[in-house]
Amino acid sequence: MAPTIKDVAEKAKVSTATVSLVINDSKRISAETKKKVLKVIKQLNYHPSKSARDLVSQKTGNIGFILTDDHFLRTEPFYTRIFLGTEFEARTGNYYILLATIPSDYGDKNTLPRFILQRSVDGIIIAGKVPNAFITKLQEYDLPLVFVDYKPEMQKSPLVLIDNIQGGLLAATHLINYGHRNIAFIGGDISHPSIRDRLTGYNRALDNSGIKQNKKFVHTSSSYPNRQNGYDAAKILFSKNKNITAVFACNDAMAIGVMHFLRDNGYSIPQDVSIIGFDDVEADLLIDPPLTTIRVPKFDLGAEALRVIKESIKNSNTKNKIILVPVELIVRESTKNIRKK
Amino acid sequence: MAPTIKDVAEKAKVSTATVSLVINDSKRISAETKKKVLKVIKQLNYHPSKSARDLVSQKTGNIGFILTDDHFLRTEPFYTRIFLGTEFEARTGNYYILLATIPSDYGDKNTLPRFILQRSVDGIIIAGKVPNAFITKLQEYDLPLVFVDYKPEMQKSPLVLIDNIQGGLLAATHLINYGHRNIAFIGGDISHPSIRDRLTGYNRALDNSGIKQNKKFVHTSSSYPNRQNGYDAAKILFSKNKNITAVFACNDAMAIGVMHFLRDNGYSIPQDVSIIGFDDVEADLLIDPPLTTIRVPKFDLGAEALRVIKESIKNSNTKNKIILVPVELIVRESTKNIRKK
DNA sequence: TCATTTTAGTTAAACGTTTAACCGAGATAA
DNA sequence: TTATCTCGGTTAAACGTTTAACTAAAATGA
Repeated sequence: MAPTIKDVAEKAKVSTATVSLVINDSKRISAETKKKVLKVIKQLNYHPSKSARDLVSQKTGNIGFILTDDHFLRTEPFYTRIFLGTEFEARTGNYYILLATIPSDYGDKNTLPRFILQRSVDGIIIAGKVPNAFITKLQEYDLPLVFVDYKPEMQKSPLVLIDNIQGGLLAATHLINYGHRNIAFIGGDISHPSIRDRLTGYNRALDNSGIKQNKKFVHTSSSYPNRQNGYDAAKILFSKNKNITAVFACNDAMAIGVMHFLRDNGYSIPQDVSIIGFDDVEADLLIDPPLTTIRVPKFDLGAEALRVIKESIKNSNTKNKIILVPVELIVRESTKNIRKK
Repeated sequence: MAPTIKDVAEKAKVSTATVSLVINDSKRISAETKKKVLKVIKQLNYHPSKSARDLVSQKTGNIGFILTDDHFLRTEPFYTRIFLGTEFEARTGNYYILLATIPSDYGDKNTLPRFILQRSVDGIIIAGKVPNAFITKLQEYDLPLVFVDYKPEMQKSPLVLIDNIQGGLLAATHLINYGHRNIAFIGGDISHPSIRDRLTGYNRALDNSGIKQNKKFVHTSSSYPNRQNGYDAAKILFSKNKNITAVFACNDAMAIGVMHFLRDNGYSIPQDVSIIGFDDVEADLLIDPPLTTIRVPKFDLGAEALRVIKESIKNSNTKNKIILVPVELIVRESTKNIRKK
């Protein structure tokens, strides 16, 4: 069996309290005793048991990470990247991450993740959209919470969000800087906050440059922003408008769909039409031409969330902190400068 | 504060021992008392504290997952997929997964992951190659171990491995079935067991079909099996052999490199040369033509590892279990049937 | 009928820490 | 000189469970 604090105490001829005080670096211990105890600790290769510590300290050293099961299983590894970012950050800290998924149709009859009921986490990171019923039930246990990439309606908790407005601004400004004026926006469900924000950024960029907003250039729909719907959206948009020279798609999947449509219809990219996406997924580099996009640092989102929850655990007065994680313009080959030299 | 077993006991007018026995479904309790206690438990929404349980039971309900930091940070998410597979499987079980990375140059001066020293895991999954120094140090704590995608030299532990021989056989057989006879093998470091096994499978397929093995068709080198080295290998191979009609690359990265070389040199795929890879990475679907390959179920590897370690914890006599996880042939468009109809 | 076994529960120790309360000895202050 | 404070430690309770050992009552057996 592994040595306990008692073994150390006996061998060092002090009380277990003294050993504990040494471990926890109390000033109540003389340099001499401290040295002696430390020596025995090293000799025995003693390490305090986490279970015992957890019990008496009423802390756990664990952080829960919760997302819906379909977010976890999505082929595009958006939320799992966030999770890995949290894990990454946790490696060097003093917390372990416990993962749980909840059904995306979580209702009143559903139970909470085990680690909440059993009190084995000190705080919780919630990634992506989760059902309100879940949040409501969660509130009874007043655990520190932080939401990543989702802004719940009611709950007052720290938020770690992508700076979508800035991203939209960056994307549209890039196109404008390249001399484009007839710039289309292709988005999915406009009621989704991140898509709405990206559109806001787009509009703001046009305003900044004195370009008039043109409703006909903006296509949104309630459908899911995937490749197919990007394709379809482009079909509609280009059948009605012949003068579009650039497209800002609300994510890379749609951008790739747009690209396919244009390719299928004899446009060449970026010669005839420039395209910029949003996300920075692996596929961007593998298509031809590689897609210019706005990089969303998923890994960083997860890492940042951990930092925030750790702070929340320390000082509980960080309730309404909002962290906007900056995005980055990645210029590749799907956008072309059409200014005359 | 959350209710404790004491609260339940008082309210139900029994001892805490009785409550505990009820929770743990002992037969020593009458149906009547059991019902009464259960009712109070529900009323108070009582759930036993994991910390307390862990301490007294000398179990932790946690499994450690260890890999080297560079495996964790690799762009190609091979090992992180395995990790996510383990997490996936763990969601429905009674274990939590604690992640730790070790330096890939782990030496004697390095320390072991915190969860080992603090005894907060009941068993450990080790993914990918890890330094021997690490394994040696690990052995002092006799924790149940299982290795995934790596066969350590000494350590006797259960293994969860990819069935590489079967995969090589599958790949080469597919090409043979498509009428190819001059089939090249492009691999990286042949001393790496998985690459060696894939080559073995390839050879076995040739033997099975009575095709003579041709050394000139096999190219291996000690370099890392990435895209660039695939490109270079193809250059060498095709400059010396004009009659190759199909290539089996030891992984998809190399296969894509091969494809690029052939493209750059006027070959068209699969008309002139068929190509098959190994892994099934996301990129396969995005290149043109989509790559035929052998799918390695990374997720399943991780899930299987968890099952094995759980069993190892129960019965410690599973030391030399070896699980070969089957792979799957995924036919896409980079291979062509050249048999005459 | 009385000894024995079974049943259904209780008591109390144990798991390995932390920490409030205590204590004796030496230093300081009045 | 004596009261008070500081220093460096110890004692013992507490955290919330599980479980071995115990017990009283009921059932069984001869």
